[in-house]
Amino acid sequence: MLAARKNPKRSATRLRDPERTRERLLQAAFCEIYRSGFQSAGLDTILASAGVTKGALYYYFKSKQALGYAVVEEVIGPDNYAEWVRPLQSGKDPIDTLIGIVRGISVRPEDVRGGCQLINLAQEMSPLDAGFRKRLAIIFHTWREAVASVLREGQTHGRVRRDVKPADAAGLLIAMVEGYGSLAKNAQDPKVMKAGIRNIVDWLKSLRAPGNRKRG
Amino acid sequence: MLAARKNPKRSATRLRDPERTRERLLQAAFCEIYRSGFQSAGLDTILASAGVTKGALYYYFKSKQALGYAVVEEVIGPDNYAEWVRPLQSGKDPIDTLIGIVRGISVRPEDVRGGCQLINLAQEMSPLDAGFRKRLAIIFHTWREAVASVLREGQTHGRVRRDVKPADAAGLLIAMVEGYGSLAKNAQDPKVMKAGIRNIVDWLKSLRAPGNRKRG
DNA sequence: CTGCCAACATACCAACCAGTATGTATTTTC
DNA sequence: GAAAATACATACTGGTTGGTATGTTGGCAG
Repeated sequence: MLAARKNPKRSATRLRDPERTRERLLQAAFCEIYRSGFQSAGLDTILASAGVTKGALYYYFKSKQALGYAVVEEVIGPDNYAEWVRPLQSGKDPIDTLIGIVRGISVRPEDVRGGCQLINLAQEMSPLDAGFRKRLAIIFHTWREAVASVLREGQTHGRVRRDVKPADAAGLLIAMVEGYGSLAKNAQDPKVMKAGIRNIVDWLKSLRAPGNRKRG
Repeated sequence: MLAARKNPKRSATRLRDPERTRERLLQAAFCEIYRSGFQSAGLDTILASAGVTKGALYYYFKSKQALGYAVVEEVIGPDNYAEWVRPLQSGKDPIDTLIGIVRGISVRPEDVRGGCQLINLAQEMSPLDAGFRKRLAIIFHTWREAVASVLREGQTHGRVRRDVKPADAAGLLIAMVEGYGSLAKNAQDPKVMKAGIRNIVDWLKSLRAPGNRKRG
């Protein structure tokens, strides 16, 4: 009976719920960091937003830094994976998929104003904290590799131009996305992001192998 | 005698020198902000680095915010102007000039690690402080307009492809530069910036009008 | 029923930080 | 050369911050 006594039927009226408390902390920290950056995000504000107290925070995380690391690994990483990596595994035409993802980037004013959380943290913490830097670098690497590999595969299927260097193109795509994100964040104007998306999409189209053109 | 009594012959042994003190404060603030961001830059650290005391700081600036604004207007703005706008006024082939500027971007490890001060501040302060945002937006606008106008002029001289939209191309160029800057800052690796520069240069070359190709 | 431990809550602290009040030495003005 | 204004230096403060030490409560094992 090795599986016995697992998941001990969570009572609905449970007053303390460890998993939820931790999750709430992560989400609240994510939001506060998104708002004002990691260094300027106050613990008290995070705690108020999460609806818990310092005791809970320091029960689950040994420091503010550890909380930040967890946000990177458990929130920002998975978010980026869901938005960029998973869709690329659909097996469809890589350029079509990439265009779809880029067109799907949010242009809602509040998202444009906030920018991309990944680049926000990378910008702020990379030179200051090696732990942040490495964890964020892993996300960038995963992202880049996912794009590069799908482009490589696209080349073998004759869908992507042969003279395109997958790793370079992937890096350029990410640089464009993040660069426009920053410009739009400063401009606080969805139009800037929309124009950026159009330009990126046009560039993506230019990667198609001849004879594999689509309309639109 | 309307011009009398101007520039009252500064004595060489002057103990107090208002202009220098202010300048030192600006430079020290610039460096500290470059290091740790505006919010996390401590006044005491700035003062120690400038070699003056709080009295001097609050004599010239009414608040830390005002000091930050001055750094944007009097240091970051002119820096960007000198690096991007002035070279474009040489009257030479615009693409050549742009390639020269991009190739001239520093790839020294310490510069790569620190990133671009303009984007650093824009990322950090745009959503938080309208005063910063507007001042930085002006710099971005000047930058973009300078590139766009030189591309437009290049089109009339047959040096730039007619199907290029100057404003869009200028925005894309800036997004690429800043995007790669951020990626390299996170990677802390000059190779990333060097690869970025190559890709940007390749893209710039693709803007040349047919029949106006150069080698290299 | 009881002890025990996980899961928090509360109260507190030392460090830091922007800003100020005040003092003072140097120039400039008359 | 005295008064006034400039150009700072020093000492201090009130508020905030990350972190800790300790208290409390719910739930489960025995």
